[in-house]
Amino acid sequence: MRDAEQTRQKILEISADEIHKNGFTATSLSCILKRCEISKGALYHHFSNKMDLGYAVFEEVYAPAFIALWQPPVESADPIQGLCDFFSAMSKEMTCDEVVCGCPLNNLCQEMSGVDEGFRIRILAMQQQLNLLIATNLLRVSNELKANLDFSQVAYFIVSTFHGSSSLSKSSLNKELFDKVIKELCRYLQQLKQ
Amino acid sequence: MRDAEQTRQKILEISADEIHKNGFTATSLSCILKRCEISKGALYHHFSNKMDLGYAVFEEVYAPAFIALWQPPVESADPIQGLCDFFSAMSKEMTCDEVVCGCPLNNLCQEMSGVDEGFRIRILAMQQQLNLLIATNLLRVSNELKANLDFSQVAYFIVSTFHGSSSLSKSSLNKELFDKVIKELCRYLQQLKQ
DNA sequence: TCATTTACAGACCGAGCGGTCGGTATGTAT
DNA sequence: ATACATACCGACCGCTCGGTCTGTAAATGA
Repeated sequence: MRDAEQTRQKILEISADEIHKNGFTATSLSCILKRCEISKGALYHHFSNKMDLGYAVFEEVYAPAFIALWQPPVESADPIQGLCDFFSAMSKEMTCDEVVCGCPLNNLCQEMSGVDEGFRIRILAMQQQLNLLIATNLLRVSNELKANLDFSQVAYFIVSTFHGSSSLSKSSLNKELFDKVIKELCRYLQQLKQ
Repeated sequence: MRDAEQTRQKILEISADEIHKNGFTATSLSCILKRCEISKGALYHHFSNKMDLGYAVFEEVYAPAFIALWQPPVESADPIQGLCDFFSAMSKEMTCDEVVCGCPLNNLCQEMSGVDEGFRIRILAMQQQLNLLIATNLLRVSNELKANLDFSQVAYFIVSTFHGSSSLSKSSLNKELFDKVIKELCRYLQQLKQ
């Protein structure tokens, strides 16, 4: 018998890539099957339907990667500087394709939140987790920041801007606009310090 | 013979609504036909195919509405205050459904930019037009603003944040997060003044 | 008045989708 | 050796989609 777990992981990995590039609905099973070099029977042995596969991709690929991405900069000694460096590094190191493709979680949010409750609640949970992560770490260094800041509000603002900027790049097909927004976001962040 | 132009306008109007709510791909012609109470023949008499209909909706409904929405606040005597009032009014007056549904143009940007060049260039043109509109009007009152501001950069930042905030609302299904981001956006705008 | 064009109506088509199902090959426990 | 469970195969199904094609009735110009 072939390694079942390895097959499952391969399906998950390739599906994550396809869904990231094309969205959930536009990703066809036949396309996944081709890239995985497996049959439809194999896929339906591991997942009960397309939704089930989508949820698995979300929970086992997107969600962990999302946290692993944001946690280090936010939990660094100086979260403001950490976030600035984080965003600047993206501007510098990400390819144009990566910028245009955007955050898988945000893409799914736009596409699936209004269509499927299962996706919606999963996405919401991650957004709240990120907001809490940022807000608590701003609170941690609140003595270095301006007075009367609503940290949750600031956190939502930062993430909104970041995700909004990738939308901008999708139509222009280059990083330039993304870079501009990131620059201004860093200026905003630094200005939070008193 | 029935009024052909009226039929065309009805198709355009209902299609715009459906595409706004469901996206372009997920909107089926059969659904449009039902709501319009017309036949497939009627639709294909006025539009050569679905894409053609989509472009017409964009150019004749979305694009004019987009400009009509942003122009007044940006061209007001004080564009900073104009934008603040504009955003605040949205927070106050828009229904939850409207917030969650988001900007038709931004939705199409996310969905179609990577899939269809025709949509991409049309969306890009509108984004650039809006950016120019905001940037030139900030330049107009630059003597009241902080020094060394890159107005195009600031304009892209504002729009990014605004569009990003609606994405946030889609998963939470309420206006609260949208309101928070708008509040912080207004705080940012005011802070641009010297 | 009559031919022609315009403005529809709706039956029909092929492609592609997610999903099912009977079968097969490969492991393991008895 | 037998029995059974697991892992996988791929033909097939129902359905919906965008799109086409033929037919028809109302408007219009000569």
